[in-house]
Amino acid sequence: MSDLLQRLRGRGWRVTSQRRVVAEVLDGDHVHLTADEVHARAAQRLPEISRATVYNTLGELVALGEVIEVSTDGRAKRYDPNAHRPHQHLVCSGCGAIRDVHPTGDPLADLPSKERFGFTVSQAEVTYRGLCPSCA
Amino acid sequence: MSDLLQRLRGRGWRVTSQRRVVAEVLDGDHVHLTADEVHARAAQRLPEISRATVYNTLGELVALGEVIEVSTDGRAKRYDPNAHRPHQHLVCSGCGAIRDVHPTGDPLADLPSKERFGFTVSQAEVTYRGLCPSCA
DNA sequence: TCTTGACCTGGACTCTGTCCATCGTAGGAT
DNA sequence: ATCCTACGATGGACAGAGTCCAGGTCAAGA
Repeated sequence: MSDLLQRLRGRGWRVTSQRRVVAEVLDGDHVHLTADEVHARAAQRLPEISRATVYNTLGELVALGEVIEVSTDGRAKRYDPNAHRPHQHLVCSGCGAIRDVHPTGDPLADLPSKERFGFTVSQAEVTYRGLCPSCA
Repeated sequence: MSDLLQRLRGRGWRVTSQRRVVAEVLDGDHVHLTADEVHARAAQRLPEISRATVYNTLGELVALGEVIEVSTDGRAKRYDPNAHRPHQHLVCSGCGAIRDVHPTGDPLADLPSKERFGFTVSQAEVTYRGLCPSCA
């Protein structure tokens, strides 16, 4: 994601210190942080950054397709910086840990047209659930 | 779901008017209501029913496996009374409409053990997204 | 009918996210 | 290098979804 800021600048994004810090936080560990976690980590480097800015910036990154929004539990949305490699998610029902996984096959192909009810289906998200080694 | 109350009584559930009304609301149209929608419909029959009771009852029905919790948009959770027939969901990105669908194949089989990271994987939820005929 | 513990109520509270008026500043123009 | 200005940041109020709790109520067995 090191060239992310370049790409965004090319799209007319004004690069501010706040946006840079948010991008750096996402670029750090490849984990799935909530907006408030992103805010907390960003605030370590830029103490005055506001929650609203973090929410705005994350929303823009999602709209630009640089980050994926994941909501696996109906609680806070999580933000996945791994947007350029298609993948699905494996979630621990015990502790909530999330891993990126790469199933074989294409779930879209498994939905017959009779089951599409006239919808233009464009995407299939799969959430695998189970227990991680520590919780089992 | 007509025998739902019988099954629940058999499991030691105390059948109250509130629980009966919530079960009847879910049994009505086979749509995917939010908790507040369930509360609104329940309140038409039993005006004093409280939100807390609706939340509690829905949570109990989910824990007992009689109802499935669906969160397709990171907003309010929705409750799906069609718990006894395995299915997935097709969501309209425009208006949020939800349909039950029955894909072929088993997504669990598409997750190789190398991609399981030691998890005991028990379930795969698929959310298909696209545009419904009216929104397209 | 009585008793009792499970259940219900309403309101306060938390968490997540959005909105808005105002202030600040990135970056092009000079 | 400096100035301008529109875009972005701020923070506090607000809203929606859900949880918690103390106290009152009632289903169902004795």
